[in-house]
Order: sequence, then structure tokens, then C-alpha cells
Amino acid sequence: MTVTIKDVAREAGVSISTVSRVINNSKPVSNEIRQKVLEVIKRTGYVPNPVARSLVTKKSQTIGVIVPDMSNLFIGELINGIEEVGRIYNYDILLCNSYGTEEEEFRYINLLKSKQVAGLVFVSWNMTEKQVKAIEESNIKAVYISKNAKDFDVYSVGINHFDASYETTKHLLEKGLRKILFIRSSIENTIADSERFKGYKKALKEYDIEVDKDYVKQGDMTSSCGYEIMKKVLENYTPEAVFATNDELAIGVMNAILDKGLDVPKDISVVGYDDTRIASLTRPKLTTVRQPIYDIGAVCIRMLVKVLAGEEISDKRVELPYKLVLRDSVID
Amino acid sequence: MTVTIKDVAREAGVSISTVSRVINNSKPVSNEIRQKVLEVIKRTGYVPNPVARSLVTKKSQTIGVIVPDMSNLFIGELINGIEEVGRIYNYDILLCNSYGTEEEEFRYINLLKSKQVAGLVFVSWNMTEKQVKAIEESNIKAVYISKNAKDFDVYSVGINHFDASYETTKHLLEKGLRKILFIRSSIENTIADSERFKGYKKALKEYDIEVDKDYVKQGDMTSSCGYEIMKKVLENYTPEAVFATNDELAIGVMNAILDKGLDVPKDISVVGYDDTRIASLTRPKLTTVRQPIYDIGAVCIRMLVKVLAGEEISDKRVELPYKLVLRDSVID
DNA sequence: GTGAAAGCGCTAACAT
DNA sequence: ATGTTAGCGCTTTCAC
Repeated sequence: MTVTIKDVAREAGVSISTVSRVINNSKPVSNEIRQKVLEVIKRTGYVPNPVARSLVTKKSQTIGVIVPDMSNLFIGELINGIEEVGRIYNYDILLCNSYGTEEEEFRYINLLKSKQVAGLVFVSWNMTEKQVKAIEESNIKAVYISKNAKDFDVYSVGINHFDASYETTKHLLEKGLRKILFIRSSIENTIADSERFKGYKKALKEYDIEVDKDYVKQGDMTSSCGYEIMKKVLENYTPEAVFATNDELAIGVMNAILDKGLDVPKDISVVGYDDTRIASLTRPKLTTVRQPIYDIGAVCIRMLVKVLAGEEISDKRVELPYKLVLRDSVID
Repeated sequence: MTVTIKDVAREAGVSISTVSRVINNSKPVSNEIRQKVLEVIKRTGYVPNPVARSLVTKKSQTIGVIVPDMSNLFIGELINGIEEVGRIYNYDILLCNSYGTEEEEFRYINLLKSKQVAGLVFVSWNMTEKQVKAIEESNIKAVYISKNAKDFDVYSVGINHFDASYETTKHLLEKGLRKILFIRSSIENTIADSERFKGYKKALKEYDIEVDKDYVKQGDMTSSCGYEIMKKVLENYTPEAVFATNDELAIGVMNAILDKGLDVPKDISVVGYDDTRIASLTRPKLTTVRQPIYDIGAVCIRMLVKVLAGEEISDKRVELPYKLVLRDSVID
């Protein structure tokens, strides 16, 4: 049988409240009794029942995490960070895979509410006003991770995509590359131009280059999409460089170029985004914008813990350092 | 305020027991009253509190999943399957990342027990007797996913690694390749030769080739490990083919060969294992053993649900079909 | 077929 | 500083 608070109380010759006080440090207990209780707890191997605890406190030690796809290196690494740091604060992770569909996201928000999760980490490729509304109405404290989280008045963690994109584009420009194809994620949902696109535009402008519509493509963030886009582009014209907004996309692009018999980077330079593990596995190795993915997850959960504790947060948006990692897919 | 069973009872003019009966279908309720209760539930948007429910039933609708690494394509895809199918059966996923360390695994087993999870999916690269013991003692029903799960008398899902490995090695042999380097995972923990290694040996034997110790290497399952192993090998001798027991490893191997100025597959053929998403992203594309990863997860959770329901399971070990996927990394 | 009541293991007033 | 007690929201005997 599992040992309960009652057993401990009886065994230690005290009331259950005293035991409760000891395990929660909620009220002063004389040192003598505390030691006695602790001893019994240790001896019996008592572990407080979190379910009973949740029932009365109406809070669990569980944090819901909604992600758009588990089989994605970015998400996986993110969860590593969320999970590991969450564990330090004694929180568990209840994982929900929405596959990026709004319907599922709403279902999960309700589910998590009924589960009385303490808080929520909401990860999305592109978040919307509607989602924020739904989460706010549920009264679940949340921290967001999304490319466009900056556009909302919510707690969020990420990098400065504008700067990163600007710096990357400028790097290509400095290498003498002019005709730069930009591949962005499909923008349905997003309010305005993405930060990344803005950064791209700013860099071009500094070089007095106009944004050519033919040089801005969009699609989902998969390698096959990158492959198809690039294949089609190469049938019509040949850019000098491609800036893809994630690594998989970039690899798809690179493969399309390679399969066409062209060389990367000699004929066309390619740069990716994220620096997931595959970025250094390709040949040529991919030059890419490194996001500190694990840290984003870690900081995110720390932020949530703070919010849950009612601590004051100076800035709702936290931006971590990024880095343009120079490898072999951009001409030197 | 959230609406409780009491509210529904009052509103419907019945007792809470009756409400409980209709929501659980646990005992007959007159149709008239049932309709009335259902109507109130619908109108008020009542959702039973799963926490309170767990407290009394001592079971939750949560399934614990212990994995060795989230940022791994194999694991990610597996979780997709587990999560999606689990959801169908109304189970949630409580995710635990053990980083492959025994200590964490044991901590999680205890944690999950205290959380009163309904069941457990235990994923490990290489499971041990000790782990099985710990899980059995915890009394949590579990299904295992591990290369060597077959060696234990537990519920498990996977593919027939012996056959797959045999077929793959034979394929290389048939292509005229003789000096085949086999890279296995580090074998501490494992009782005997792995199924995969046995398959490799059987194929060699059929061709009257003796297993050469220099041609069997081991290490962890990362690309960098594969790279290092291969780099060192190439300093001493040149195999005709390499059979790596996962894709990342294989890609590391391939890169070491490429970086040395040799060609894949002309100089050396390489074959991987798993067919994760990166397998078709490399150039040359990787020939590999496809495991139906998503399905393994899906079948696994279905099996667990059955076990939890007390259904009879004809065979504790379920093996799904695998397939040797021919791409470009093996000479034709 | 339905209701009253006990109790799951715990926390948090309220007493003392 | 410690004990008593009332629930948290639900399931489940046990009566009727």
C-alpha cells in the first residue's frame, strides 16, 4: 500500500496539519517535531499525492506545452530546454501536438484548462490574435514562442529576427551577391511583413536594390517545398544567392541546385535559419543563423515560472543572442 | 466560475450520483432523466474535473512517456504517433526526457507512479533488466520500445532487426561488396549480441566471410561519432562498405568519406538505419532500413490501451514490417 | 432507478 | 506552535 499523510502523522504522533506544514514549509514547526516528521517520511518513503494536492489548490505542477510538430528538430531541441529546466522547478510537461491546426489548438487549450495546468507554453510557427484571445480567456498564464510573437502584447522569448535577417542579407551583399532570393513562410495569418522580411528589405535598400517580386517566394517550411520552389525558379532564372528562413527549406533548395548540376556556393550561395543539427551535416555545410534553441526553451519556462509566482517581469519580450554561423554554403 | 457536478445536479433536479451515472454510463438511468441531465450539461458546458476523478479512481487519463532524447528525429516521429493515437483514446501524454541516464529513468518511474499515470511507454536505446524490474515493481503497466526489447518478457513493439540487418548485409554482399564495416551502438548493458549484429554475421557466414574484429566498431548514435570512427578507420584501411545502425551515424560516416576526398558510393558504399527525414536530404541520398516509426508509436499506444483495459494480448512482441530503401549511397 | 453519505489525500482556515 | 475540521469534485457503496 502507498503511504499517506495520515500514516505519517500517526507514526510521528502528530496531526496531519503538522505534516502538511513540514512538507510545504507553509508555517513554522518546532525543530524537534519537524525532525521527527522528516525521519518518518524518509523511513516510510512517503510521497505527497499530487492529485489530492491539485484538487484542493486547484493548481497542478504541470505545464502544458502546445507545439505544432514533434518530429521537427527545432521543436525537439526546444522541448529539451523546456523539459529540463521545468524539471528543476518541479514542473512536469504535458505535451500536446496541434499539428499547427487551429482547431486542435483550441481543443488543447480547453483540455489543459480542465487539467488545471499551472501554465502554458504555446509554440507556433505563426501565431494569431485569435489564439491569444482564446488563451487569455482561458485564464491560463502563458509564454509564447513564435516568429511573430513580438507583434503581440504577450510574454514571449526568441531572437531579434529583424536584426538577424538584416545582418544575414548584408553578409550576402558584402560578398558581392546581388540577386538574392528570399523564401519566407506562408503568410496567411500574419498581420504585416515579418520581421525577417523587413530585415531583408532594409539591407537591400542600403545597397539601393529594389525588392523584386520574382525574388520573394513563400511556402511551408519543409525541405520538399524548398526543393520544388528552387526547381521551378531554376527553370526561369538563376539567383546568385538564396536566403531560406529555416534549415530544412535551405537544404531542399541546396539539393535542387545540386541536382540541377550547379554548385553551391560557386554558382549559387545558400543560407538557412535556425542552425538545427542537420545544418552541419550537409555537404557543403550550411551557413545559417543560429538560434539558441535550447536556451529559448529554458528561458521561456523560467519566465513562465516567474509569472506563475507573481513576480514582476520587466520586459514581456525577451530576446536572446543569435549568431550568423559561417560555413560552406556561401561564397567567400 | 467553473461548473461542477453539483451545479448540474441542482439545475437538473437530481442527485449528483445520477449525474455521475450518466456521464460515466456506469449504471442504468431512466431515459427521461438522462436527457434532462444531458441537456443541462450541454447548456452549462460542464466538464468533469479529471483531477477529482483521479483522486477517487486512483487512475488518470494520462500516459507517461519516458524517452532518451527529444531532439532526435526518431523519437520525435515516435511521439507523433504515440500522441496522436493516444489522443483518440482520450489519453494525455506526460513527457519525460531521461537523457538516457538510468538515474533519471528511475526518478521518472517514481514520479509517474505518484502522478498516478494510467500506463507507461518506455523508450530506450538499449534497455536493461534493471529497468524492467523497476517498472514492474512500480506496478505501472508498460509497453517498451527498444532495440533489444525482444530479449525481455515484456510488451513491446518494433521491427525484426535480425531480418532487417541480415537482408541489408546480404544486399551489400550481392553488390559484390566484401569488406563491410559494421558500426553498432555501444553495448554496455546488453546481455548478448544484438539482433542486428547477429543478422550481419549470418549474412557474412553465408558468403564464407569471417567476422573481422577491425570491421566492427561501436560508439554512440551521433553523426559526430560516426565521423570520428570513420576518419580513424580511413587512416588505416579502406572498407568497401559501411553499415551504420542509424541514419545520423551513417551521415557522419559519409561525411568523413567525402571530406577525405573519396566518393560515396563509388569508393565506399554506406547504408543507414531508421529512414528518418534526413536520410533523403543528404547527397548522395542515403540507402537505409526504413522503420515505420510513426506506426511503431501508434501501435505501441494501442497495445497499452488494450493492456490497461485488461484485454488479452495474443503476442507480447509485435513486429511491424520494415523495408530496405534503396537510394544512392550504395553502389549499383 | 435514484438518492444519501462516505471518503479519496490533501490544504487551509479556524481554534487553542 | 499545534490540532481540529471543513471541504476540493468526484465515484461508489449502501439503502430505499
